[in-house]
Amino acid sequence: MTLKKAPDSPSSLDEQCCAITRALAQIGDWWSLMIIRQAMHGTRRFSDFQQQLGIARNILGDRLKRLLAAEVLRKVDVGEHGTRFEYRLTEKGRDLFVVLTALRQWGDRWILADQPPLVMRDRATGRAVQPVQVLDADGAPLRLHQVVVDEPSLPAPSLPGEAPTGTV
Amino acid sequence: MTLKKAPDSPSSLDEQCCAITRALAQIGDWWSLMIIRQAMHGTRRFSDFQQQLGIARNILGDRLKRLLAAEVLRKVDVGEHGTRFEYRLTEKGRDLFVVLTALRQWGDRWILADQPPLVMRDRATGRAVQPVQVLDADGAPLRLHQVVVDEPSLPAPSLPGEAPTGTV
DNA sequence: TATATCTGGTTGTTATTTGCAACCATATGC
DNA sequence: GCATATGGTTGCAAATAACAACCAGATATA
Repeated sequence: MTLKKAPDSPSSLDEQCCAITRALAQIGDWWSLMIIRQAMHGTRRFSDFQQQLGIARNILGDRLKRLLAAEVLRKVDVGEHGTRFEYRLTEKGRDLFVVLTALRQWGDRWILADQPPLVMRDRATGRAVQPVQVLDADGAPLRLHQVVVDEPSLPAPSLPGEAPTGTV
Repeated sequence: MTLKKAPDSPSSLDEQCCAITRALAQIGDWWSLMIIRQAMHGTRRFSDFQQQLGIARNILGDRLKRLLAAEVLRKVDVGEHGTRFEYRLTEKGRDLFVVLTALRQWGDRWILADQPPLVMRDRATGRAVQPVQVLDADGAPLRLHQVVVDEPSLPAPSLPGEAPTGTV
């Protein structure tokens, strides 16, 4: 993973259409996602990230720098006299909560593990959160093959997951 | 990104608690996610993935192999006489729809681009899908700081995004 | 039949990235 | 003054990725 695509020819769907590409360019690598996950668990300090994740310090430094540049984290000076820092999630970073939650639920659903799934609860009511879904305007769950994307002045290539067997 | 964590010491939250780690081990790198995205757009053939993504062929081969092993894709022989193959999403793969949708919405919301956001619509009604959210049992949206995780026999470390300023 | 082409790869060969360890600099504690 | 903790940076060996060339079976074309 290069984190920056070789920008030789922005192919039709690649750079052009998709915010997924842009999103992955900012947070789409293993360590960045692990750092964000850890930050959502409350970790804030360089040393704590390093110990909890077992990441090399130079890589951690690099990723933190990237996440600061992307404004997913911000660096706060918490030194009583000036040499303690904390890396905290910004609003943009916190907004990844739904992405990581969807990813975790997917892992719990599809990847067997000795451990039971991590149950997440509403702090106020104590009730478990729902599975994250894509919902239509009425709140009904939508599956991949039920959606189409706006593609102005094109025959609107749908998003089939499993459809005809024909060529291409 | 190594795709497999150096498993020296499974630190408290790392391998132990989190399906995110397991999920990322299967699909958590740039190219795997791009391939899955492309597959959701209808791409199925080796050459088509290669051209549309601009990925090196050996890397594509490696990632397809991984995704087959993870049962995110399955390989279908569509050769009229035996030499055409298609890589199609499995149910497990299609279930990543919500993850990629959440990621794309995040990118559209937070990363400026010349292009307008890609609007996704219910194929049946033509109405735009809702933003993906984490919902409580009553269907009300939950934010990061409103949830806690079950941590049996532990003081239930919450998931604060931005809380006290104290040390550690 | 001979040749060319298309699909679906594999095998090198470099260039980049990672992980490890050592080092540095400031601030504080003993 | 000396040791320790925090928050990094710098070198270096090893693993990965990107690029290009090659290969093999099946059609397609002459």
